[in-house]
Amino acid sequence: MTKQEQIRQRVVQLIRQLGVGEAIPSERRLSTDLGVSRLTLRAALDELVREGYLVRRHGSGTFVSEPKIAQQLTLTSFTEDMRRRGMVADSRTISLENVHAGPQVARALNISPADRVFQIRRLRLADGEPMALETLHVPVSLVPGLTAPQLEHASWYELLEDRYNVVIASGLQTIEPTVTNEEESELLHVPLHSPAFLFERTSQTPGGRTVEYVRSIYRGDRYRLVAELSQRREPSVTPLAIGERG
Amino acid sequence: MTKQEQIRQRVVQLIRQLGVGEAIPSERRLSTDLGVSRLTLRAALDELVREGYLVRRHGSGTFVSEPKIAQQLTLTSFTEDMRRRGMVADSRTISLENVHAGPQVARALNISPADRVFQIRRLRLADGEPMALETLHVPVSLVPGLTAPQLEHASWYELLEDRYNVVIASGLQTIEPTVTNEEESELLHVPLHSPAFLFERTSQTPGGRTVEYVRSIYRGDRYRLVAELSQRREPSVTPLAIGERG
DNA sequence: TGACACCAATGGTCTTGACCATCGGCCGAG
DNA sequence: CTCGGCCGATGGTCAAGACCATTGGTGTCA
Repeated sequence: MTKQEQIRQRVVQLIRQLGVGEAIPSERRLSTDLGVSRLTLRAALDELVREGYLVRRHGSGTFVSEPKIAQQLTLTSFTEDMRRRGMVADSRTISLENVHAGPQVARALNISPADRVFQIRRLRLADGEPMALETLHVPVSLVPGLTAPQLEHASWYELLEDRYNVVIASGLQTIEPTVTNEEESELLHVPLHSPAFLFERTSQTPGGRTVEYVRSIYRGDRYRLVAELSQRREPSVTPLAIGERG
Repeated sequence: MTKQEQIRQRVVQLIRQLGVGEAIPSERRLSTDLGVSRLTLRAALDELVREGYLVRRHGSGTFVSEPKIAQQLTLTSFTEDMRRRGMVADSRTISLENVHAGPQVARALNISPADRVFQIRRLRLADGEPMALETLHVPVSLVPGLTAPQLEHASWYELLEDRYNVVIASGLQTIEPTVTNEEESELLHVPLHSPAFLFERTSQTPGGRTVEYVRSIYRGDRYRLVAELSQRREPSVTPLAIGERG
């Protein structure tokens, strides 16, 4: 058994003795206490962080996280997702309108149907090729003065955080199969009624306020999800990400 | 951008110039060529290995792997999945045949096309309603004497483990959108060309032998995937679960 | 009393250097 | 010619140390 595995077990035992949210000793402290280098200690912690047992907070400490009962999946933003593949992510804003929320969007955003929202339609491109069509709804009150050019080359989430001081804390995304309609087919350059993924996502602030409601159509011929089953005996957690057709 | 991220991109570019199965330069060579320490180089490679771009072979080298690109997600069996929702899972075996593997199945199972496999088609029911159509391929040599009645009321994986002493250690599943054909539509009680999920899964023993190749069509109108995003700034990790239409 | 600046502690990253474990080819013995 | 052992190259692991970036408290100054 490698030292890293031994350390992992020691730390897991430590975690079990602590409650959710409690901090484990600092890395420097732990590494000396357990008699290993900080590097080895960090390698063990890295694994536990990836599996969701621990959460790191820069400048603060490392904390025991919520037990993530079943499964896990990593979602990255479209921009980051593409960048990691060495592809150039880009987006073209098709429209930006200030409209009434209406019943469906109001329910998703948990606001009044009469409230105003920006409805933004964007085409997401990878290496210049259309990959997804995204319709974003966000309350006007949260991002007053939002304009199309701001969206062009900055990440939407960076824009939210830097300019409007809005931080996303959690979200829920559903994925279902669908087929493209006329408009979607044309924008995505696929035949009518092509299989596609429909992603719907809402995101919340730490205070629980819903910031956005996003509806995305992803080309089924270029995008697929890959699930890796790892049969770990323990609380069976697993990493995850979104992939593209090979 | 951190050095590790820069290195990662450099290596990704390198990978693109190589074919599947080709070796990348050794770690020591790469680290000096790229002007970083071996540890930093390894950290970048580690990530690419985790994501499936590269395969390491101790004493031999590091090789470009099949482009299974990216990500992972944890899955439960249909039976367990339904049980978690408080629904009654059942299955109807439509056919069980002893056939030659053929090229596609042989490749998935990593056996010879002439080898014999059981091809089992099952309709998966939840509370009596058809939810998915599953086509299962498993080498006859692994489960000699398998009969249809055995499949009716026991979990397939329990049967494997208890009766045939075959344990599943890992697996890979891809998910893509599709539409139903005539046969699928009829069996699933949905209109022709209805949106559906196509799941393809292979499962391996701890020894690396592929046990099964499963191709499943899930009704898109009754099944959806739910991904719960829990915050996390950069590495943007996310818990996930599999759900059904609310 | 309040706001601001500072600073210690923490996690994040990276380097240099070392030794172990495994693989596969080379070369010598038979 | 064949077999077997040796050895170089590779990946696997670990140490000790250094510096950066962020956080959060503390102390000072207005």
